[in-house]
Amino acid sequence: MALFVSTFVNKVDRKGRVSVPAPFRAALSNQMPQGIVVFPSFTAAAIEGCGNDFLEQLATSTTAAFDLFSPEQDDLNTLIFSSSHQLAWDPEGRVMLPEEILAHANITEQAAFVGKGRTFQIWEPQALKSHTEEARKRALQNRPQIALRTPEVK
Amino acid sequence: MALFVSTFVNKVDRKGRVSVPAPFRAALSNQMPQGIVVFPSFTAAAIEGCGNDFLEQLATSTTAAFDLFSPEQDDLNTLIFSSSHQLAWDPEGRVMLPEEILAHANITEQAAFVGKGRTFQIWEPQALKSHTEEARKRALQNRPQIALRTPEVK
DNA sequence: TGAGATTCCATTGACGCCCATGTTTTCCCA
DNA sequence: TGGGAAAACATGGGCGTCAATGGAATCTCA
Repeated sequence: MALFVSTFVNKVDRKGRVSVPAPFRAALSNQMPQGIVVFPSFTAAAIEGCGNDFLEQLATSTTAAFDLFSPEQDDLNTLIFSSSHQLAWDPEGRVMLPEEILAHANITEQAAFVGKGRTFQIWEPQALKSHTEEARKRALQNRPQIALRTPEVK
Repeated sequence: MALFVSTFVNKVDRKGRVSVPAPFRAALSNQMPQGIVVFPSFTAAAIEGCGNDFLEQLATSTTAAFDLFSPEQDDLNTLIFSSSHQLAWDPEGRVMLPEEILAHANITEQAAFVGKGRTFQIWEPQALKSHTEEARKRALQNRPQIALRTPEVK
């Protein structure tokens, strides 16, 4: 399954096009249709992104493991599907981010693609910087607890 | 699984390329894609290094669907994924260390690859020397405790 | 017939691949 | 056991390819 790693800052041109980083495209190369799925983050001024398979999985887990999910979780899944956009990239690997999505993340000139493992996010570079700084502080504060939860490499 | 042992100091050429020590490459020979994963250490002016399997495991261990809605819990994972780089080595076994990563470890001319068991680190040789010295002092100070925790040889 | 969207083409710069060289280690055989 | 051949590894540089980006041309729908 797709793995999104690293951070890439790409330019948004006058027409609103952005290149999806080549490694991200490669990670999704086996998917149909060719493209990405985006929806506004519920917790931050950012865009959540993933492959089609992630939505597939979300749909499956909602129905199959119904009991495991709280009603709130189910509501969130509904929100995700309704606010998602499937974006196909053009022959050069660029997508057009919808107006409302851009506005939600305050993106104008540049877009930072941030790998998060099975998913990724798209940020306005400056906003990402301050957000990362806070996350780093929190992580260092919680370091003892978090360290315990880091998967052991076998 | 991969095991990284010993220390190797290699040159960083004008293009920013460094040879990954042959024993380290051999330890990762069964992985796909062929290369290493690096990210800045959170506690030292050094680079953390590992194989792809480390990230795979990190991604798998966190149930993807839940992470989107619990910001505090996956701070560390997010930091790792976003600041990591997958570096494939060329036919000669060299990788290009990204600018930001080099800066974090103050590496310019030489890079010291330090085996740490399941992972490894990359240091600026002088910084490694002083760091090792301090580690030695601490270890001697804590010697009684450490001795007690050393597994018994049967 | 315009405005927006999609496809196509051109440019530039970075990165990956290839070949060459020097040095060290290993191996083989006299 | 010593010397020479061969392999493995680290290193340097040239060059082709591809990704990111900008803009023009074509298309489509109101």
